[in-house]
Amino acid sequence: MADQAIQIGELSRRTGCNIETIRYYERIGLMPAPPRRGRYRSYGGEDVGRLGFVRRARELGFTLDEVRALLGLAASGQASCAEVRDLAASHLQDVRARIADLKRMERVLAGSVRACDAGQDPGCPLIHALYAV
Amino acid sequence: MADQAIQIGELSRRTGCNIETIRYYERIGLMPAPPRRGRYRSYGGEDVGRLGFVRRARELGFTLDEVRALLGLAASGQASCAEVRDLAASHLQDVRARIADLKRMERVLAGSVRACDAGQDPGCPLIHALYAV
DNA sequence: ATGCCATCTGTAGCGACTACAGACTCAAGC
DNA sequence: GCTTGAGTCTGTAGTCGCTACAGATGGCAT
Repeated sequence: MADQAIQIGELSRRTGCNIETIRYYERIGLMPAPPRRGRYRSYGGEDVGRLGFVRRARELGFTLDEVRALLGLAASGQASCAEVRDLAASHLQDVRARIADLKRMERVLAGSVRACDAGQDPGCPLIHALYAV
Repeated sequence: MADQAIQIGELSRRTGCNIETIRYYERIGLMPAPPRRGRYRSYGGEDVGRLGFVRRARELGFTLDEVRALLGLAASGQASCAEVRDLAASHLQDVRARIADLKRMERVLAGSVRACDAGQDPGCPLIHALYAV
């Protein structure tokens, strides 16, 4: 069986999640408090799965609260697919809004850098842009 | 003259910057501590300009440390244009990297939502994607 | 016995604000 | 003169998602 007990360091290695972060997730109730072998936390295969889930959801930009919700929905079987979809769709809107924001920044910055390189402006084009809109 | 003394509320209104944030900027030394009229902070036209500068730089995504640097360079005259350009160019790289990150998220999310809408998968496609990569 | 690494708990720090509580100042209305 | 209300003051603590310690144990190899 692949389900032998591992320590926190091994869990960290398998999931790519920092040890301090794992303990943090436990503290805030995102990961369950595992049994102890002596004083050391003892994890099993389920924990590797759950933590991997958390990490991938985080990589998609879900907040920890959203991850918590996703975990709940994942546990509640397939009836919840619509709810998962809605959560994802609303998060997708967030992501798109942030992309739009960043693209606006990008345009302005790129324009200023170009103006700087052109060197027409008597002062500094970016400073100029920041001082008066 | 447009340089009459205004209170913090008016400064807030003119710059669109939260009152608490203005005091925060003063605490961390980004804005100078203004003179007082009685106990109340008394600002002038320069402060409106400086705070506007800060706010616009923040809108372009510069960190407060970068803003501090930009303020220093802005004060030091036009010799510093090259330095400003470098700061902006390096920040532009950051912004582009973040856009790339978000676009990756967007692709995955949009794909999952689509898969959900298609409804082929027996389980939930997003949950599925999160559980196994 | 001695190293040495891993793990433990608990606390504080980051960035950039934001949100109070509880005191005060000031001008206007009655 | 007295009250009311809006504005301002200081100081502290909370947010999010970690990250970084300090200082104490645990367990194994030499």
